[in-house]
Amino acid sequence: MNKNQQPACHNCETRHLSVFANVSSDTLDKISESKRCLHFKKGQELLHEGISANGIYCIHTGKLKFSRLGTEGKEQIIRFGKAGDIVGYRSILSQEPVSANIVALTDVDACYIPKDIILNLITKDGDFTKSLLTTACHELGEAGKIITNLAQKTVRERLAEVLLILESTFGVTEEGYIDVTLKREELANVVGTATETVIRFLSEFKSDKYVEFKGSKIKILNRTKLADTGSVYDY
Amino acid sequence: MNKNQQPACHNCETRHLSVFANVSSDTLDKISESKRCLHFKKGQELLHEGISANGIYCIHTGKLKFSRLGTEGKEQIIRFGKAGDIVGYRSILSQEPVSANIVALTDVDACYIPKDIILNLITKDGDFTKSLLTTACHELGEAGKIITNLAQKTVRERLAEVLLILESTFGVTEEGYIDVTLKREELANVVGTATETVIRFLSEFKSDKYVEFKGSKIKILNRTKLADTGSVYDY
DNA sequence: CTCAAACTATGATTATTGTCATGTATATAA
DNA sequence: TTATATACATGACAATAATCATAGTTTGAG
Repeated sequence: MNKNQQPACHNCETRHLSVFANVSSDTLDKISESKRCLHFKKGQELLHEGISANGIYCIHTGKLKFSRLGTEGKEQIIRFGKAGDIVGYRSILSQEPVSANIVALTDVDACYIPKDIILNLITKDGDFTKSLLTTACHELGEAGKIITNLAQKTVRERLAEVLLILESTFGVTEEGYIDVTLKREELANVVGTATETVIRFLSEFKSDKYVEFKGSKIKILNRTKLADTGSVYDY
Repeated sequence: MNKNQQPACHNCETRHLSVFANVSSDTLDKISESKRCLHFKKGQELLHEGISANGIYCIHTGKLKFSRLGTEGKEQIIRFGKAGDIVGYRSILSQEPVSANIVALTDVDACYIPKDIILNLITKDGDFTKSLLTTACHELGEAGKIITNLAQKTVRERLAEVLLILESTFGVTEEGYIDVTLKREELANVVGTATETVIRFLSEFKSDKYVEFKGSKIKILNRTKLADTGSVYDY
């Protein structure tokens, strides 16, 4: 434990999955000293669209959604977050307001690291900065994929693909269900369609034995067929 | 002129619009020495989806489109580029293949800067790296906007918005026409729709006196109405 | 445990957009 | 200039998904 009575970053297992994997021991000390460990309950908001961020969150455990408000206030889910991800860095680095609402999908443990520590790190630690750049550039590539899919695929295709993406992002439970629980409405807000439409296609996929449900948990039974349905070629 | 008989970066006007605006004189020398000035004719490809980039292009003059191939090989235009932009950095920094086809929409003058110079700059020049990060993070924010619009707006709305975006990105000619020439098909590939649908809505906008055409040049006559049509509130 | 609220499901209808067909205009090369 | 390809335009029709209506089901607060 460091002086502010919080677990030290040195011992953080999750760190090795994050952009902080290779920062020097000295730097780690500095972060450890100034960070604050926080807990968010399911449904709580870490950051809100339009505000200006004063630090970043390093996610220790839990799952997040990133969403924007579109026309008529409708939620659009842009992407997801999980352990090892950092949140809020985009706003700090582009010197723009936060561009998404970031909400806990489960209980979340996260460390808050003040802006100036991060900006300082960037000017001093080339490896860290490169790691950040890698992250941002990777996400940019993913965004391009999403744009292409939204523009060109049908709702049915997109839904099939989203199920596969969710499974590969969050993995499965012991029983084989996708390890994240989204409401039909949220699924619709990822795919960019109406809730009823999601329900209809899910029912269809169920009849076809591509998936099965247990409450709001979804299990994929036939990845190949689903990939086919979603015109997913790089699966 | 430096030893390889090319204009020196020091004197480059465009540089001040770019991520190289504030690099040190020393660094500028290094770049000047290793860069190569290239010319691309309209329609030529600077980078191709899937290859691995060995350097970046710094655009001196001209206009570009960034596109990806979607389902059934259909082009999806992701974004545009112009003087001052750098191209290919995403691939180098995420250590992934190039994720878009980058094609000249006009004749383009660009400087090619080898990968190792850039990577070296990143480890040494904090300001440069920060500038790169700012660029990437800004683009990420823009991508989020595009995703939300594609998912939630109708084709009609998206077309109206794209016209406004094109005008603000590329400006207008002396006669007031949007200073970039895209085929109807390309407009469709930005909006994510069929060519015929673009033609139909453009005709409608013309009847409504929101726009007028001259060949394939488009002039916006009523920005307010068009913004309204596109549900664009932050115009 | 019970009830209300929230979520899931399904049918009927309508709106939007895609596809196919066909014709015209414009640009380009021989 | 003429031929030929390419781009633009419009109508008819089909497919897809949104909206509205209604009902069943699950969940969680008290």
